[in-house]
Amino acid sequence: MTQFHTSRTRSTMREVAERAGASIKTVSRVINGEGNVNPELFERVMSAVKELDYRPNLQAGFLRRSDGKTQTIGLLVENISNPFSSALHRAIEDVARQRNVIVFAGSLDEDTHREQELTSAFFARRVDGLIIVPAGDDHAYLSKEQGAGTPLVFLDRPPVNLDADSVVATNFDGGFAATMHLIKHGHRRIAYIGDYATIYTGAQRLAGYKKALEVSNIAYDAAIVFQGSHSSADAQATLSGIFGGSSSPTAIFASQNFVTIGAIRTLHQLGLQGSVALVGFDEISEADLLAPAITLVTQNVTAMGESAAELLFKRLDGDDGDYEKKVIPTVLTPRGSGEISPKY
Amino acid sequence: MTQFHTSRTRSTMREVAERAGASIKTVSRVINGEGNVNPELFERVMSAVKELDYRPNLQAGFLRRSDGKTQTIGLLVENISNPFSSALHRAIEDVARQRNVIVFAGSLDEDTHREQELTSAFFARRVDGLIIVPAGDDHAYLSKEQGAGTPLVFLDRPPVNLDADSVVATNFDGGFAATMHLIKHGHRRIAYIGDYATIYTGAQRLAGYKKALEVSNIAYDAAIVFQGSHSSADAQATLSGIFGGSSSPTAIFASQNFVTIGAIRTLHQLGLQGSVALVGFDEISEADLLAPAITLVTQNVTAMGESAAELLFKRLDGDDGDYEKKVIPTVLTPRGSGEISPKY
DNA sequence: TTGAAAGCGCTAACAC
DNA sequence: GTGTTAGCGCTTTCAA
Repeated sequence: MTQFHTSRTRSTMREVAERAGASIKTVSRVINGEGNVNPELFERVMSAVKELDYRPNLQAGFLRRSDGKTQTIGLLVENISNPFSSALHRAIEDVARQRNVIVFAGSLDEDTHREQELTSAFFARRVDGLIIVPAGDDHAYLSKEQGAGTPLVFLDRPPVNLDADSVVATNFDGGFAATMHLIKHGHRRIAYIGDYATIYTGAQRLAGYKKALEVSNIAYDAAIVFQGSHSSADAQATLSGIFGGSSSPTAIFASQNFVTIGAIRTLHQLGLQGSVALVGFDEISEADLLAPAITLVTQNVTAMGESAAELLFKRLDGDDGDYEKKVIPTVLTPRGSGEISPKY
Repeated sequence: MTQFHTSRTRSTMREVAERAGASIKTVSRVINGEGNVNPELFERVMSAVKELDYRPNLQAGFLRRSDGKTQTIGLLVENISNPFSSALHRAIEDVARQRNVIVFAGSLDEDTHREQELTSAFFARRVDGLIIVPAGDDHAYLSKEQGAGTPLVFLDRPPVNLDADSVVATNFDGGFAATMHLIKHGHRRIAYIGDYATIYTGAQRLAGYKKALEVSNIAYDAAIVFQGSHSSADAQATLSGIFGGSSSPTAIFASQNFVTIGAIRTLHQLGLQGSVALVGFDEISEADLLAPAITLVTQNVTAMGESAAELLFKRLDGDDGDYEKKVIPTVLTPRGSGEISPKY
């Protein structure tokens, strides 16, 4: 015996009204706490609600309600199971919760087509606003929805061909700091490994890397710059062959969490973790437990998520000032792997 | 200048109909791909849709549609940013995506009250079904909603005072296997550390631990059984004082991911990682990189999420067979930390 | 303080 | 093929 044999229909406001001997409008007043209802009537309505297990249909109300709010927002991230994405999600949920707003979330997997599909699915359900870590590199298609009154906040990566609010980290500065840190420890041959070249954050971090070489009078060598690794396995495959030669790198700057893990695995496998320096980007939960512990540049992910949500709700509250671009600083934490000096 | 200055109203099906010189019903036919529309009229409607940037309002359609489906499901987990929860989320999203269903997600933080709040918020938005990793220990309050036709799937933990579909792992077996593994390596003084005692999975794992002691003729000693650690910091605080005495444990069974990390930290801090054995529960992403590498009992989280989603959609497709309880096996992977023999 | 009527944007039922 | 009408469950407007 399952629930489906006992399937009943859900009760409506009209049924509550009939049972309570009141008008539907009076029930609406009670449900929405509008006041100005005779205490006795109020009680009759409440009893009917209990007896019928009445649950208001928010969707129906939204159709007629003047503010047109569904108390729902959408969140699009790279991959909901990536720790970076899920930390953003949690921070946003916590802000939304305070306003009785619930969150739709979806993964884009760096797929432009998927981005358009999912934004469309969210708009069809009339989300009040959207926070997006975009996969695509052209957001002009969102301008009509934006014009129709749905606020958009771009998170981690800025919009392209569209004006909108955004929250980003200091990716360039972080890449610069990571590379300078290695240079200060004596390295002049530093490999770079990163995600797909098309991703904004990676490009910024790489630019920071280049700038650090430049100000230190070290020639940029494309032979030790590797882009296109999206998983730790990718990174491992890429890095495992680059050591051993006379001009192998003495240090690595790994520009993203999974890539950093791949770099760690490679060094451990080759027994080089004590001789090749490594600075990673993004949080890694057990960075302090490894030997050596991993020196990382990290973002304040919670602050990023919170800022994005607050920006969105400010718009929903009616703020129509200029678009804002919030920049959240990154921090380098030395732990060991980044302080290894080159062995010649 | 922001989007809010240009705020326009959204166009409706009626407006599209007027512009195309067709009836609203014809537009509906075109939008929903019902066919039986004159090609020329079809084209006129499509043009009008483009020109007005018309986007159908799914919520409005749902109100009248006979199947009453919102193409939306809800997911409640312990904490959306916990890797276990977010892996479940991703597996569920992937199944839902194939059916054009999108997912609301929320964190319960082991809070019974929050569970009721969030289920209520989801039902108010008329989710088609709900997958829940419950925080509470009484789910009778869900029976009316279940009776009204919203399928419920309990994930990771079974329902209490309610009949419903569920998907759980072999927690008892996993706890038994972990403990037997340590016993086989010569340990007779094995500490247990786990999450809140009220959590079903932890209780099952602890029962497996007890059973392993029992079949091995080892007396249960409550002095080395610790429940109530919800974070790695909690676990560290609990464990840091238990070593050094003449009867200190020679091994630890850590019954959850954060707790395992706390145990690792403690052993490293005390320099005991090479002499005290450790078996953990749940996946830890860099378990293989630590020294020693960590022996873990893991669940197939993706299979758990997929099974739950498939069970839910089977119900939504009309299956009204008996409630199912799917059980997903756990696996112990020896990596080093669990194979340390006791030093006397 | 209460209620009747209209209508949100759409689909269902039934014409033609 | 195409259109008309009613109505999903609720809020709004306006009258009493």
